[in-house]
This record gives sequence, structure tokens and C-alpha cells, in this order.
Amino acid sequence: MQEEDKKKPLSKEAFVAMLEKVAFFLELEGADPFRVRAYEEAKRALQASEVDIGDIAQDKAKVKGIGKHIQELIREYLATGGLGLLEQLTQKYPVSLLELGKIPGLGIKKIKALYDALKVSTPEELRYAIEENRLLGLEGFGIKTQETLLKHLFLYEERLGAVLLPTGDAIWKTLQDGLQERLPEVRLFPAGELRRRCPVLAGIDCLAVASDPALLWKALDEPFPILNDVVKQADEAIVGKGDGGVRVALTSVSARSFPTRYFFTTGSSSHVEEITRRLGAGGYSMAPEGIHTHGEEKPVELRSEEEIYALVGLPWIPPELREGLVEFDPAVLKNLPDLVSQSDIQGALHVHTRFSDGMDELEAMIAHARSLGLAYIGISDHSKSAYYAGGLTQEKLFEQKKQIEGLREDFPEIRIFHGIESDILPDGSIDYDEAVWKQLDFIIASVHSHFQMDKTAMTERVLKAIRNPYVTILGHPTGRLLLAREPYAIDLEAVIQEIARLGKAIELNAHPQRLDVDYRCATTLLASGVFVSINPDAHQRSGLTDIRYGVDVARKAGLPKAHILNALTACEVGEFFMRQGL
DNA sequence: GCCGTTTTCGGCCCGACTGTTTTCAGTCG
Repeated sequence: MQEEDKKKPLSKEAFVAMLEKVAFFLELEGADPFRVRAYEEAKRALQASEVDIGDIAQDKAKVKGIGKHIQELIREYLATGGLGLLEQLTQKYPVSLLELGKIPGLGIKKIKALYDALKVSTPEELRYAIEENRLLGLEGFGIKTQETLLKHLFLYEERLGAVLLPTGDAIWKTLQDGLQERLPEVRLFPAGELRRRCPVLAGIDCLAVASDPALLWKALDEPFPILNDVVKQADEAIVGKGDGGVRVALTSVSARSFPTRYFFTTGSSSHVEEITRRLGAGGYSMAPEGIHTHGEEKPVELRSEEEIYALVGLPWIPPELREGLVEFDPAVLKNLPDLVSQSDIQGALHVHTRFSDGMDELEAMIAHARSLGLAYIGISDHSKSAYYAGGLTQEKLFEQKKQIEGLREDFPEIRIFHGIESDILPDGSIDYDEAVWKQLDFIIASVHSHFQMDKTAMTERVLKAIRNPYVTILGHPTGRLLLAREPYAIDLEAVIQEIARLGKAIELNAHPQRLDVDYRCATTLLASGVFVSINPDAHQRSGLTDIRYGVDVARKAGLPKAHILNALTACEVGEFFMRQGL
């Protein structure tokens, strides 16, 4: 039994993590690839499903992808907290090999070769072996492979301890619930990157306002869920590690110093610097413990962050915006009341179904969108060139169209748009032809292959695609996967300008691993006046609510409601679509 | 290991790129 696994409480997540390990080590052993895939599929199926694993164990529920054997594994897990199969597998190979699997360029075969020949089993050992040029002696490894691996190792190390926003939210929630249970009178606040809703978090900073900090530390003496490797720092902060190895810091502050501490801890540093500069110009000096009028010993009495901003004649600036990018721009400040918010979102465009690589049926996706109160949904499965994602042949696309026409009658409360997410082919063309395009409500054009083109060629490719009169939205404009894949080279500014000129929309893909287009494009997005569509890119029902992360990022870019395509009503979006292809 | 109903065995996504080769293996999306 893996000790680390056994300690954790029984949960679907923990079981899913075990399935992932089983698949990895089976593949390492050279098991039948389809058997390996069955475990991977089971993992995906469980993650996508809302069914409780207890119900599967007791035959009360059935999930596609979970057969007799994995049902047995669930029973074993629920009874013992572990899996004999995994125990067997990890006796032959060190568990740390899983870590090597996170380094791009290293697949199972290379990992096995590295371990069998060189006993390399951790990223650190890999770095050492590369520095000693020991990989060159292995079959299939050459100088280029070594160089690429070294490059990826740097990126891997950079990402260590960094987590995506949903993980940050989950850690925060566990921390908050747990502490609140032990100490109901303590008030807790997320600060730092979490409060600024940064797509990638290097740390999670929280503040606690407690009448007696000693009680707080005492409550934390007992082992605490999600907070591992705890070290106490000075008297006022406790620092540990959360899931993904991310640094978690909880700082105790007094009620009196809270407003300034909250402001300081929230950051960003460039935002804090600018406010400090303005305070200095206005005759104040600023420190985390409080703000002083020049020459005065006693700090200015402050009850809220609003009052800090008021001292320099600014409205309260929402934390998402505090990146030192556009928030001091008078036009942005003027638009603050209209900054897009979750309640402005009227519909979800860019939704996949089981027609291509989605996990849920067309009808289930529509029903879920309706239950979320959305006024419209835009179905856009993959186009035929996306083989790997089960892209739709023309016949399948028309079959889907027919089904949608039927469903429009079953779901009168929600408008259903039928579109496609078409691959942008290397020459900038898109799938199908005009006769097909004409029959769709909208087309999202996205790059899914040939990422390695140079910047000029890639920019030309994308420009050509969006100039196709039938293309409505450019999907995930840089193709990046946060903490996993770098963006491809592209002149985004030129692309944004062109989309704006054409009166089309750019996607802000709200999948937490994409959040693409990046908020750092704020200046260009705002100045161009381009429509931004905050799309869930949902591959299952639960993916629809990812839109909230997109809203966070849109707010970071200072985008007002008027910039957001899916803040329009169903009728207005319908008209917007009608204008394309003319 | 899972699925399916032309099924209880046979099929399960596949093309492109990279780097290593000298005809292909590994990785990726």
C-alpha cells in the first residue's frame, strides 16, 4: 500500500488518482495498450460523472467505461483504502517515475529506458545524468533529445508548486471550512494571487483576523487537511504546502491593521507601488501596518480598503484588476461600474458533445445549460480534421443539425445555436465548404495542430482563417495549456486588430488550463474594441460553469460588459451571427 | 479492460512531427 494514499480519506478523487497510477505502471510494464487505455478511460469517465463511487460499488449506478473489473477495484478501495494491483505494480518500479511522466518529451518508453539503463527515477537524477552526458549512450537518445529534455526540465522546475485557479479555490475552501469549524469567531480572507484571480498561483495567501492569535495557532497544531509540511514562520504566520506542493500561507492580523494588510497582501507589487507613490505625493506614507500622514506618529484610522483608495482620489479597484496593467487608465476607471460580472453572462458558446470528444449527450448539455439559467447555448463539436477528437464528418454534422432542430421544440426556454469548432488547417483554410458553412449559425476557428510554425507563417495562417466570411470567433488564440504547453508563436496584436476590424469575436477560452486569450493583452483588447466571447469549451456538463474563470480573467483585463459577446441577449447574438457570411 | 446487439469475441483514433535512424520509434494532440 502506498502510505501517502492510505492516509487520505476515501474519495472519488483519491480513487481516480490511483487509476491514473495503475495505467502508468501497467504501460511501463508493457501491458496491452488497450488495457492501459481502459484504465485511462475509466479515470476520465469517473471525473466527468457526478455518480458516487459507492453507488457504482453497490450496483446502484452504472457509468460507461466502468466494467466488472474496475467495479471490483472500487469495492476493494472502499473496503481497504488501497489497491492490491497498484501495490504489486509499484513494487517493480519506484513511484517517483510518475513525476518524470510530467516532463514533456518523456514518454513511457524513454522513462523505462532511463530507469532500466541508468536508474534515473526522479527529475533531479535526470538533470544530473544530462549534465554528465550519460543519456548519449542510450539507444534512441541523441544530442537533440538531451537538449530538449534539459529545456523541459527548466520549465518543469519553474512550474513546481504552481497550481491552477480551481486547485487554489479548492485549497482555500478546505482551509476555510476546516478553520471555521474549529474557530467560528475567526474571520478569514483570501488575498494575493487567489484574490486577484490569477490563472496560475505560485502561492495561496490568506489573512485571519482573530481576537486572540494564540488560539488560532493552537487550532492549527492539530494536523490540518490540505496543509502539509507545516512550518511556522515568526509569530504571526503559518506556512505549509497544499495540493500540488503549492505554498499556503495564513497570516494573523489585527482588526486595526487589516485594511492595509489586506491591500498589501493582495498586491500585485506594481499596483501597490503605484498607490504608494500616489499616497506619498498626497502627503502620506504607507507601510503594511498602516498609513501615516507625514510627520504624524499615529496611523490614519482606516476601516476598509475603499478608504485607502479614497485617500488618493480613486474608486475602490476590484482585486482582479490590480496588475499594474490598465487599472489606472482613466477610461478603465470610468468603466469600473460596468466591469463584466458573472451575472452578465447570458449564454455559453463553444460546447462539445458526444458527437465528437464530449462526455455528455447533446440533450444533456442543453438541459444542463437550461438548468443554469442560460438563455442560449452554442453547440460546436470538432470538425472532420480533428481525428484525434472524433471530428464530425459532413454526414455526422447534418445528423447533429437534425437532432438540434428536434431539440429546439423540446427546449423552448433556451435558444440553441448550431456551430462547429473547425480546425484551422496549416494553409489557413477551414474544414468543409461554403454549402456547409451556410447552414451553421456560427463557426469557431481554432488551431489544433502544426504548432511549430514560425510567427509570420502562423499569423498569416490565423489571419486567413478569420478572414473567411463564415468564421465568427477565433478559438483559444495562442493554444497554450497553462503549466503544460507554451503558446505557439503568433502576432496576437495584429490578429486582435483584424478581428476587431472585421467585426468578429475573439475567444476568451474559460477552461482553467487555457484562459486564452491572456489578460495581459488588455490594452489591445480594450483599444481595439473587439468583441470577446467568454466560452466554456465544455466537454461535459460540469464544464459549463468554467465560464466563471473566464469572467475572472475578463475582469483582470478590465473588460466592460459591452465588450463581451455572450453578455448579449439570445436575440442580439443571433443577429451578430447573421451578419457573418454576408 | 470495456463495449456491444451484424457481438460473448474482436476491435479499440490516427496523422504529423522530431530525432534518431538509414527505415523507424516515440511522443503528441
